[in-house]
Amino acid sequence: MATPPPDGSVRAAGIREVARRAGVSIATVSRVFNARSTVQPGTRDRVLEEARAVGYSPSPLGRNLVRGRSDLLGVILPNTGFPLYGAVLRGIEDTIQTSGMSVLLASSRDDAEVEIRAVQHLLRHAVDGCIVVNSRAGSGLPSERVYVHIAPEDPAAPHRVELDNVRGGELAAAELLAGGARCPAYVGAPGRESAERERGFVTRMAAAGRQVYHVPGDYSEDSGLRAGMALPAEVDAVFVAGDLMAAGVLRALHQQGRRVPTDVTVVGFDDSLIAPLLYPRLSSVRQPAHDLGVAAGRLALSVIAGTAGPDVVITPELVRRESSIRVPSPRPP
Amino acid sequence: MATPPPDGSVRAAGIREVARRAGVSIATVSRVFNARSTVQPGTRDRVLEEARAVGYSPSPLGRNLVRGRSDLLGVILPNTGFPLYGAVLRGIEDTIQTSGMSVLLASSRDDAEVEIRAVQHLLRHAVDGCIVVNSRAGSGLPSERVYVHIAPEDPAAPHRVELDNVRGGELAAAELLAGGARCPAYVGAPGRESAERERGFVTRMAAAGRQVYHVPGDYSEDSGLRAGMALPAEVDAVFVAGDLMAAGVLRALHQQGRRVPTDVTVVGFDDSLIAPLLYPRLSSVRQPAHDLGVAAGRLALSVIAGTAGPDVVITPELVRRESSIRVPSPRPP
DNA sequence: TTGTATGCGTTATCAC
DNA sequence: GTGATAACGCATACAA
Repeated sequence: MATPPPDGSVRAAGIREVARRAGVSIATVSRVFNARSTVQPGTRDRVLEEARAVGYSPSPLGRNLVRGRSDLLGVILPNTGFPLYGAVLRGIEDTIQTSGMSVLLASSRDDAEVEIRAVQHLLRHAVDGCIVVNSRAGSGLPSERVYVHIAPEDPAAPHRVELDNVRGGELAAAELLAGGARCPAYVGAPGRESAERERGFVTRMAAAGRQVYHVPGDYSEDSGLRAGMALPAEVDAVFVAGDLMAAGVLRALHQQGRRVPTDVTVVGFDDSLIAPLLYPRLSSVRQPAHDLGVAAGRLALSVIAGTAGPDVVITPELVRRESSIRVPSPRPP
Repeated sequence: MATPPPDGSVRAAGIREVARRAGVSIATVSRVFNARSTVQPGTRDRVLEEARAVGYSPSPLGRNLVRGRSDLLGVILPNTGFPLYGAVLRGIEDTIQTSGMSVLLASSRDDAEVEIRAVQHLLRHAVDGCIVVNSRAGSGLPSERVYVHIAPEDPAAPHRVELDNVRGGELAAAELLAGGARCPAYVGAPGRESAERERGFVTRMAAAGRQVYHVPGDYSEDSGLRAGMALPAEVDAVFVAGDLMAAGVLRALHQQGRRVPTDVTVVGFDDSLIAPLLYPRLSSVRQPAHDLGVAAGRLALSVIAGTAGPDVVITPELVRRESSIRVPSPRPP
């Protein structure tokens, strides 16, 4: 048959090769693969047949160049290694890969400057859109493309997916009150999320006539340990803004000989995978990271398609474990 | 609304615009940005000046098309959400982003078929190379591009980065023996890694005249719980192939009223972030996931550059905590 | 319905 | 050292 070009065997077959074999123009081949306009069924089948024969499918590279967009979705995480973000990432990936898209990854390191640079980098790669987790730059991002924000600091950022943190705080308050809390404390952290959790917690506690001690932290276990040590002696119930920090609080209480949940009840936040492993098992307000990722992926897909769906607010639930169940026991004098 | 056509005002300046303003040809502009051949300092400065003025830098899209490769590195993880893999991912990212590359993500779900499809997908995007974690397909991957394997099942896979699992088993054995182990058990899992850990463990134990009970598991906490329950009464030391599974073992021992480390000493594997949170704090053979990622990133970079470095074997260390130190427990369960 | 021709933004190969 | 110009693989306006 036709003499193949010297390097023909190695090089992946292109649109030209398929067109030649099917006896049509490359435009027709392109049309077949871009189900936009109509192609005569016979021609179409012939093209598909030959394409399959040579293992052809349109190269993303050429396609990207001419369309000015890729089938890539940029995802910007504060820290790629943090388990919670890993779960979000997986939710995103699970969702978008069914529509043939892929994730291009970047990190922001909780720094607005770095975040913006990362976004610019992704934009240069013509990502169809970006999902930004815990954005610091918020609406200050280059505006040429689609964004979906998961729990951004900026309350004005568009296309949001987030947890109802206020509600989370209320749930924690209700749980601790049910456990007989008389003197509650909140171990918080910087940022909007913690502030909202605290608001819900304090409001609900105030409604029950309780005032809340505020103890600062930074989500780290160590800061939880310090916070736990600094807890006033009269505190008998603690709501902690994050599970890892709660691990520190539990340890501090332990070291002080204060029994959980007998003397002090504790509720964490996130319901991360460490919660059921702690001693005692930690009750926690569940932050469904995977669901957040799924919702963000869906929203991104719809915004990219032009059918902008509404923002998503996920309602948290409380996962009750040992740390908040005040077992009846002889009270020490 | 449908995707808006790129409006002229926002459109990024291209190589032509820069060439025009600098009064040179586009070839010269290209040369300036590809520090390959030489350009007269004066011309060079003028080009750089104008490029900065219009905010130009070469578009990855055009560049990818003509070079047949991107500045993307494919990373294939069994499961994006698993913390250990998250740490690996971060190590990779930290390393390659300093050379301007980005991570294109994919999942294999521990399935050779899925893994191969993922690789093909990445290949079509012209990734410069792939890092595959815990590959099931091994050397059966399409061979047209660079691969770096982190802990592949296939012992024949090229460009490997992995932990010395045998050594890890030896370390665990030594630790348990130092704690007075007389009757040790190993809680394992399917796969090459666990088998190697067991080999090191058994060998070292045999040298000390100890025989090892084998109990099967699958890395899950639940399987650890079951394994812990199935442990023969005479066992006084347990080495568990993974920390999460070790959490299950600890809980089972707890429930049986067997005190750790007083009655039974325990050593886990991975030294994941849950190890220091368990009760008692778990001694564990450290698997430096971040370091593995860094090493893989470096190796990938070098292989892509053509200077294939040697394979990397990382030597594990034992992190000693409470669970392996046989002393009277301060606080009974 | 189909083919022709142009352009996407860049690099690389030639000449000069 | 520098400038034309031909690819790269594809989508699409326009013509037929």
